[in-house]
Amino acid sequence: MARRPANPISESMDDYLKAILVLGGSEGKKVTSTALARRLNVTPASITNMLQKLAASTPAMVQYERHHGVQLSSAGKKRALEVLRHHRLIETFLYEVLNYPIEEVHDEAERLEHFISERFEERIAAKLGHPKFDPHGHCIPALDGRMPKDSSMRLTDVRDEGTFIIDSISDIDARILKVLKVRGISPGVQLRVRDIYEDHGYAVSIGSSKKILQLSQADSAAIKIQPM
Amino acid sequence: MARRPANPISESMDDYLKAILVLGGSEGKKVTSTALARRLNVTPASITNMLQKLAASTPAMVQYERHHGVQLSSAGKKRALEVLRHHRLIETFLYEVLNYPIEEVHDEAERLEHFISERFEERIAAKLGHPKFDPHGHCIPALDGRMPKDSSMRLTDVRDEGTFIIDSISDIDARILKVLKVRGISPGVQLRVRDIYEDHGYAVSIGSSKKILQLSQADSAAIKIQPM
DNA sequence: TACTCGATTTAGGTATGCCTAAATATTAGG
DNA sequence: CCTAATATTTAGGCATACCTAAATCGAGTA
Ligand SMILES: [Mn+2]
Ligand SMILES: [Mn+2]
Ligand SMILES: [Mn+2]
Ligand SMILES: [Mn+2]
Repeated sequence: MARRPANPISESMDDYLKAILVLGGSEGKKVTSTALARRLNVTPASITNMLQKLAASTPAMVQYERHHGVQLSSAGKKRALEVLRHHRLIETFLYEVLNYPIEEVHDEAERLEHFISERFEERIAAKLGHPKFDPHGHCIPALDGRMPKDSSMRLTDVRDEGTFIIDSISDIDARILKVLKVRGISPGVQLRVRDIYEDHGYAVSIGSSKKILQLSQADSAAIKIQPM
Repeated sequence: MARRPANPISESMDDYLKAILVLGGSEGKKVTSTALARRLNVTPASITNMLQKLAASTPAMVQYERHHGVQLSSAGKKRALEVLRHHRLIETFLYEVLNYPIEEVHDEAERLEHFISERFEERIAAKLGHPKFDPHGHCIPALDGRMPKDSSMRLTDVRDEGTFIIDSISDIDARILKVLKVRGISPGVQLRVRDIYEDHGYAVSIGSSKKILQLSQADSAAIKIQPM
């Protein structure tokens, strides 16, 4: 499709950059081809191909040394944050303005993030009052690309009983998102860890409720928390 | 890009179908390759190529006989109306909800129409109260594809002085759209033809104003009217 | 009924982005 | 330090959608 060449950065390139940003964390750790391949659902060969292109573009979008992983360059990071901002603003918009069920916002945002204009971005941000967080609890990069550092931890790293605040829920798996929603597990809610089944999930309770909920390992892996 | 193959109808195919619908009018007249090439800004060779594909697909999207133009099949018409509905709903949404200036809605809609889900379509339609017309005065196809027959005429077909109601303004040229907006020319407004300069435009007045406005031929060609 | 010229199609090529299978490089275990 | 298993890259292909240049078609005129 040679017909939308205005911007030299393609939809695919954006998805790769975003994946590198998320997998590399805010510290910008090196990301392996295999990790990218798994996340983007393409073969490792395709990853190599795209990484070569991203490294060769002007300006370079990544630093890439074969067999040793990739990192975003500053141009790549800027672009990735821009797309991430689109994604999270759109999710917030779908949820707040169009009343989407929480588990449906991600897939729609994943597509639209590549096609909205700067004007669209600006207008929905204004309509939403320039929100800082999306409905999953993830923070939305500012226009200048700045983003407060994330101090949350994974529920699956918890080894002792205790009380926490739910920071965010992973938006990737709609099924899990819906299961957790039904059980009242969402960002900002208080979560008490009652029992730990090594690598097989947790028993928790929500808010001041005494009711014990069993979370599978997969469910638990989707949850990030803050100590109270 | 082999990665969004879920729907066998590509973005490009949609644009071709929509163009055939609009150029062929509601009567479904045959459309020439050249007309399509001009409208879609591609070479005639590319048109031939795509028409062959559209005719060969199952179900066939067009009836096409080489050297003799194309028409939409019923499947093609259904699809074209679906995309046109997306387009016009999005334009209305941008205008009404996101307060876009009228001359900016078209380009954004032209892109987004291909990427919104049925849920998005349904939600914005509901939010807008299931509108029948877009902000340019064009009617929005219903969910089932039905659309009232258009009884408007072109301003440029007017040969005698007289009074009309502005039916719609072409959304294709943002510059003209803005010029006309500034002069108060928009759908629903009363327009009086004061003078006719054969193929070089019109002198008109708006509403009950006495002020004479000079419209170039290009400006006039963008306006459709109804007799009062 | 031919001719001619504009319209249309065919042929051959480019760029993306993806895939599979066959190398090859890295790294961890012995 | 060597080797085997694993990770990664290279090579060769496919599909989409576009383009230019070279045929070819067909409608209107002589
Ligand atoms: Mn998301
Ligand atoms: Mn995406
Ligand atoms: Mn439009
Ligand atoms: Mn379009």
